[in-house]
Amino acid sequence: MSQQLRRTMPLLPISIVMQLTELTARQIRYYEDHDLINPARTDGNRRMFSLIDVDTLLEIKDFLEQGINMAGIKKIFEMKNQPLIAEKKAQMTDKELRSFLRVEMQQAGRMQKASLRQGDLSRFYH
DNA sequence: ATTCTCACA
DNA sequence: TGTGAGTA
Repeated sequence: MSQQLRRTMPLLPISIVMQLTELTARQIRYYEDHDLINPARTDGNRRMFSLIDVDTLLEIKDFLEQGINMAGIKKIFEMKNQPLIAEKKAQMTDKELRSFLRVEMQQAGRMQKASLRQGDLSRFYH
């Protein structure tokens, strides 16, 4: 069985995830409503979380503790699934890629301090 | 015993 | 986000 499959396999009930993340059930469900996580549903409509879900929740918790609001977190996850970046990287030469990655990290660092707090990432994804 | 949805003295 | 109600 592949590792990817293991990580996406729905195994944990919300009670366990609560202890693992120290988030309330209310919060966990709230983040699901906002499409930050996608727990599988089982038998009687109960949520089953994968290791990736737990990972994501821990990231969310981290951002939250750093003062980033839901709007900002949403945008962070949105750009995370932006195929544009992947395509762009594929076309770039190694040299260009290194340069791009360096700038990307610098901006990410700055944004986390200011822009993100206001939920403003507009200048990052144009 | 647990989790779910819905709603707000 | 908390929390209680009424279920499944």
